Amino acid sequence: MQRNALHVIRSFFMEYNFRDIEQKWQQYWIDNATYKVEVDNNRPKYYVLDMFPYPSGAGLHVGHPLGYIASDIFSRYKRLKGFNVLHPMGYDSYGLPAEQYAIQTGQHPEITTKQNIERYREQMDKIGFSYDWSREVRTCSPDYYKWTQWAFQQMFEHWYCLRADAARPISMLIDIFNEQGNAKVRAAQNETPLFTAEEWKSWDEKRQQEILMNYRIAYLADTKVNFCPKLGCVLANDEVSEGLSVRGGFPVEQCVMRQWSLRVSAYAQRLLDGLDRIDWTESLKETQRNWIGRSEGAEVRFKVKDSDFEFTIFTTRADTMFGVTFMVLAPESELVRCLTTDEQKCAVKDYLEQTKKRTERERITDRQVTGVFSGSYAINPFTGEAVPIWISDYVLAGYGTGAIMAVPAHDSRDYAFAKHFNLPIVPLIEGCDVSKESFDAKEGIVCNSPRQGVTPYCDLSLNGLSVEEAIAATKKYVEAKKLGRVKVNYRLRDAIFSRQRYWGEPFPVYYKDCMPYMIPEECLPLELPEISDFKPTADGNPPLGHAKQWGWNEAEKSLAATADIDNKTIFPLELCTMPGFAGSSAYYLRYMDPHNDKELVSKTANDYWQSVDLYIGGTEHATGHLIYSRFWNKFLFDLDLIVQDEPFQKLINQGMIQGRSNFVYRIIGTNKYVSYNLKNQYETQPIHVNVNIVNNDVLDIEAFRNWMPEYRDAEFVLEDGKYICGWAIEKMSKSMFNVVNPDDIVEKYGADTLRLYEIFLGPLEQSKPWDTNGIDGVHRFLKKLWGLFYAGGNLAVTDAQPTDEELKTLHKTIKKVTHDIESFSFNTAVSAFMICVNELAQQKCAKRAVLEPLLVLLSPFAPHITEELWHAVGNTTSICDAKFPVYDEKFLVESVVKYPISFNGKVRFTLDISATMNKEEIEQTVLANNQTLKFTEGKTPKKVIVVPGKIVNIVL
RNA sequence: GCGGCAUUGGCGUAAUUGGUAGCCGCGCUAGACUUAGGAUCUAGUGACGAAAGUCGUGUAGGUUCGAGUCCUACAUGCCGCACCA
Repeated sequence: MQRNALHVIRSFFMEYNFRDIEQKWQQYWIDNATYKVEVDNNRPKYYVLDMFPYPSGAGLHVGHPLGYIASDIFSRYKRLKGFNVLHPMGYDSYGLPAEQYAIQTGQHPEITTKQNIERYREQMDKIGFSYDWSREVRTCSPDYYKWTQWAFQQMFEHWYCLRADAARPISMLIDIFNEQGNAKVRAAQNETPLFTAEEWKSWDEKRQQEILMNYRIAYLADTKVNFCPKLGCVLANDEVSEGLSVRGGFPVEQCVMRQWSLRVSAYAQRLLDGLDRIDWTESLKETQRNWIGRSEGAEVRFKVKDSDFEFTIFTTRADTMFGVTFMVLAPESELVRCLTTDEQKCAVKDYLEQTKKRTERERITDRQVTGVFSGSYAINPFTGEAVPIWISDYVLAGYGTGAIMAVPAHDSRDYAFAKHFNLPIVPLIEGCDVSKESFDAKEGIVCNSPRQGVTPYCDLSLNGLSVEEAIAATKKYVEAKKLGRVKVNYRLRDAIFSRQRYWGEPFPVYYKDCMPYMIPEECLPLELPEISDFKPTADGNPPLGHAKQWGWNEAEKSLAATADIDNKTIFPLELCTMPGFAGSSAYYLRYMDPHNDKELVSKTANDYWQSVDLYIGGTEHATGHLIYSRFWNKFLFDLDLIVQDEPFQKLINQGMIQGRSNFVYRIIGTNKYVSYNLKNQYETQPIHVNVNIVNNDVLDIEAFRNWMPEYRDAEFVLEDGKYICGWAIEKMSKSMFNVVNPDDIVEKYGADTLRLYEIFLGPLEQSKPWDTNGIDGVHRFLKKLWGLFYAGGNLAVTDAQPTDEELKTLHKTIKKVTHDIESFSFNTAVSAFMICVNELAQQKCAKRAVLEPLLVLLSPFAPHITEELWHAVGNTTSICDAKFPVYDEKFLVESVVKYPISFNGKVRFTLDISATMNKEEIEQTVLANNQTLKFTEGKTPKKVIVVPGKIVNIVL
């Protein structure tokens, strides 16, 4: 009772009451539209973007907001520096989890998605972000996905011209075909036979459409895909890892299906080159380079012995032409059919069936050497020798030409194969030993090329050259003699764009005579229809097969009943939907102009905002989203729709926040629990305990008993009257009972404390564990700051002139914090604030001239408390519109420097020396000093090193 | 296997970029105020040592007047790619 009364009186006398303060200013910011931004040509722009979240059912845990807090600090900082800051947020709200949930519960994904978004919003709002919510986008909303569909149609209507190195309209391609056929067209394309203008003109609509399909950037083709039966769905390469789906971890099979794909591979070189012009971490760029997988090499044609047939292989080791002892085809290669002889037909058939049964996962994990001889031989164009052509699954159909020349001496995979099937091995590097393993390194001097004593078959000798020289010489020879060509290969494949799923963007496509046609642009968006059953249809079609209104009336340009599809006036619509990455590929452009119903983004808005200056998000999108959106952006750039060809200038990956789990130790077979330091005296088993009922590793025993029924009668073996828990750093997850909810932290300590603590934990980019135990430190800091303003319950700020000491404290903080924000070292900035407030408290400084700039400096980090104090000292406009203070060097200069004096590198004492002294004066002062004489012991120093302002080292 | 990053007190981390290692915070110890303390304040807190001092930034070398920082090798951990010819 007494305590309550005291509390009331105290808060009346202005204690730091974060709950009231934070609520009050959050409302003020809404009421005053503080965070609304518009194009303003009088101010420089700055665009700060967070990777928008997929709103999952679990809500945010304390790890999620880290990146948002960092971007918010930087946004607020830039605004105080005079920039017009675009800082939007939205939701990546199409995707698998909501649909899986729908299948399990019958709950429509739209409903769960809406609920999850509301929950996310509620949680984010409590943290005090400076988002302009009027610009919110949701990928599942029709006025947004209209532009996803529109972009897809543009990709359908364009092809990739290798001469222009850019996307060009299909209409242009048709003109070329009409005039000269396709012989001179250089395009990123699927395999297409040559044809003349006459042939082209003679073909009917369908045949022409089929040809054009080979050139389109969004194209429909039979593709070898990753199919996940458990998800009932095809997945892109980045959605599969080691033969398992990234989401769910279900097995993935390879099969051929007719699918939409995006010709991302056409952009491979530009995606690679672009990396050199953007400010991303080296590791992320490296990941992208790996994923793009550029390799320079040569394609060489091999004739088949006793046949007119020939085929092409790709190699990066052209220097090893003279060591080829066999050839290998991928089992899926078309060549297998052509090159298998009658005698080998059965054996080959058996082998193909056997490999087909093996899943990709088996092929990866269990690398046994398998293969079969095709019966044919190939003629090495450099030696004239005939070498056997084998078939093996260690060669991939999708890379290069699906066929290789095997050089067992210098390739470990070929080596394993040769050993297994007892094929010859010819070493080509002087002095290399290939009796036990192959010599794969690209170094050494080439020999045996050609072998001594053998009559040369061609006029090329590589003997005596280095590997590097030999590769170059061979490439030159291949080109000159027209044996093949120099070729660059990329690992990056086209992105499969169809998903046999409901909860995604519908394709704005209908089918006439089995060929796809785009529904007219003015009819977009094609809205996702309602369905009641989210599973595939009985005949194996995607869930959209259940839709009642899923036909297209071509003449009336309108939706029609599925039942009325007659393939004359009413045609079937595409049943697949787009994948998750579709909606996230251009959302950063839409934020620039989110309500425009005429264009994805207006020229005016795009000219002003350009591209994202700072992008913050997790590293898990390194090969998916960050490749696709760069591709998407470059495509739109080719069409002259946007002005920048790289979407994200600077990118920072925030580190993962791990969980800190707590354990209790149960004596095996009992309901008795032993405190941490006594556990070794018993046979115990560690059990995860909810971290929210543990404080500083001390278990709240009552809460533990109430946590779960099985612990109601738990007994304890205590130490010093307490139960101490063990701990471990693990992923933050429900099952480990280590999830900490930001709402709880905000409730207990306030949003400003949460914000400060999240970034105080350590460097932004580093993974680090969340440990609520440390949070008191930053909370205390805010209370101390509050205490500078209020003494004895009254506002104590004066207009007195600050002392030099106080100004020094302020200005060194301004200097450090400014530098730290610019270099995204927020944790050290918080530390600088703490030092500053500690010093000001020591100095009993309550002077406006010091405290006001400090508030502005701190406001990006702790916007609520600073806004409150800002108004308390008499300001009437938001602190968001203040000016960021600039430090003045004159307050920082020292008249005396404390020099560490070291002998042979070991510091022995310090000496105060005037800052104006030069090297010689310092040296003399130090050498004359009594303490120095003690350490020199009468010896004459060999050398004295004086670094002005830093250190003195005396070498004896 | 290839590539990238990291390794500092009991814990999270800091170090002006080659110049006094351990700032700031947690935790811990002692004390003050208090009926009380999971409040507040004060002092201490890398290891060994009574002290002087010695040792100390994953390990072993090297460069330097001087190395947590640069170089070489190794170990451990994390991440990416991986039968890509």
